[in-house]
Amino acid sequence: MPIRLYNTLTRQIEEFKPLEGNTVRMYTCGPTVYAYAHIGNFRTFLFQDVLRRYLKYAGYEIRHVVNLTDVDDNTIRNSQAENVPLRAYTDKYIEAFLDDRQLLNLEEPEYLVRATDCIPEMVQLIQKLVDKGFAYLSEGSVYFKVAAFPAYGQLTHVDFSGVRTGARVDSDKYDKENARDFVLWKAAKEGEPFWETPFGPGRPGWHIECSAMSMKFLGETFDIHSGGSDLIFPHHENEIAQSEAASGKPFVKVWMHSEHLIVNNEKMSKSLGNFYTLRDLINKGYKPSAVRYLLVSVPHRKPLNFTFDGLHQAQQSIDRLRNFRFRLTKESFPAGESLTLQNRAHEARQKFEAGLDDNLNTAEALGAIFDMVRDGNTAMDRGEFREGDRGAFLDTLERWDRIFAVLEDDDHAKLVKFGFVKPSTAVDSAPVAVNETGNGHQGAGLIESLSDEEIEKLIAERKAARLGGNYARSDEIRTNLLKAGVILEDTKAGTRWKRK
RNA sequence: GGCGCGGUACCCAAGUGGUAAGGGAGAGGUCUGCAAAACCUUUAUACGUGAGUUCGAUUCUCACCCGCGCCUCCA
Repeated sequence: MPIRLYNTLTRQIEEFKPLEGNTVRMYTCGPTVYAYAHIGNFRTFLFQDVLRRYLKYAGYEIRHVVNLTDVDDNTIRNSQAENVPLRAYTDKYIEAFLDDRQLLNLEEPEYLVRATDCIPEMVQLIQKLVDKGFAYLSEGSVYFKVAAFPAYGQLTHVDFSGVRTGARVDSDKYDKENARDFVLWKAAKEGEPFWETPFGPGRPGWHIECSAMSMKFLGETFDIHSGGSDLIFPHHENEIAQSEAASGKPFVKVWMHSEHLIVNNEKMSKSLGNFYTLRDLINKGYKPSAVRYLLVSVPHRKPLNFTFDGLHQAQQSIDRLRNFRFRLTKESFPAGESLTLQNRAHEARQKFEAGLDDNLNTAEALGAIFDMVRDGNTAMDRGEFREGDRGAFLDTLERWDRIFAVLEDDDHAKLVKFGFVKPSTAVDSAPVAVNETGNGHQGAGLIESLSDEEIEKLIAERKAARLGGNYARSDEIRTNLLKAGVILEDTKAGTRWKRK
């Protein structure tokens, strides 16, 4: 089945096929790096990650550009407030963004580019627009002349031609000919960073960077452009206008937008202050994989209501999946194989692929994999599972996880890597970090932690104690480990441990 | 006002013109030195409200109610 995607431009689900060859060229509006990105932002980045992962899964080559807006009112204001050069200020948040991406298992795009590294391309593009009569200079700034581009409004599906102009917007603030006109290049202000250009010193407007950067790396026409639904207007509408006016060609084939994250019936946003960053959630004891799972579990065109209960549920769901994989790899089964069972695994694979084919319906893909998990478990419990059946189930699971990327139990390792957790050595003195979260769930307490080696050592000791009938010692070790945030499970395949 | 998204069990959430996936929670059970965990089973005469089309609608049409977003910076 071909992949079908909902296109905001046509308002229809369309069969996807790359414009040229086997390569998908896609562009993503990245963050403005003046603060930590919040998980609402990451919902969009995660949706894009699922998109690119599934396109790869389907056999396409990906050429993906993500921009970093490192010059705008906010970055300038904040860097000046801290008395730091703009570049140094934004470096900090770019680094944080990259860390968060790794924590959330976001694949690295082929091009991750700072806006300020593409100023010449922007200037060129603006010059072209001026030359072609789509832009005009005024008081040192350059504006796009919306009236010169009749197709304006095609993405928003609004006819702007009859809209009154100048009445509502304070048109005297700028010297624009028309209130709808938007700025391509802003004249330099006293004390602000600027670049020298043929139209005078200044800095780029918000929209031009995305046109210039996408065209630089992907060409004048490319396959997919995506972002949050709040970017449809004016940002993406303006991008289309600028790009198509300059090139005379269609800009983008498929526009994809994700709905917002909702908190207490409001959009999560920086301006409302109702946001959580990944750091916030990690510090409350939640695992990055749970955040990824939650944000990816609801198809991108539906609003997603963020709650701590939801995060907790996500964590439980991942555990169920990981538990199944543990059984699958560690338990021993009788020799032989069961074609019926293996067919179940193949069916599950087809079903999850069919779900993702359908405009990335992640919920359906999730359902398919859980069906398989239940059937697999049942077969194991009944003794019907055979050694030869492992492969089929593992294969489906592995394929599924190429998209979802939550099965690897590496949260702890990542938290250590990024400095959220300090390794500790003393078992009995390890503090019990109980973090109450908003919903009363007990946080994982990942403040300090034992190393894997130390845990394994204690488990070996406990095993010996149990074999010798010394249950007092065995239980003591179990209790101490639990206090240190490590849960032991005695399974048929031996003692298994995991971190809370 | 314009444009868009949504209203499915206690919570989250798929889906279909022919009678409701999946996850969490709850309940029951299996396993176990104990415990925990795990696993299994189970939980919607019902899909915002009212009409209409139909042999039949949660799924189509119309109206209405409610929540959210965009229309200004915003993923």
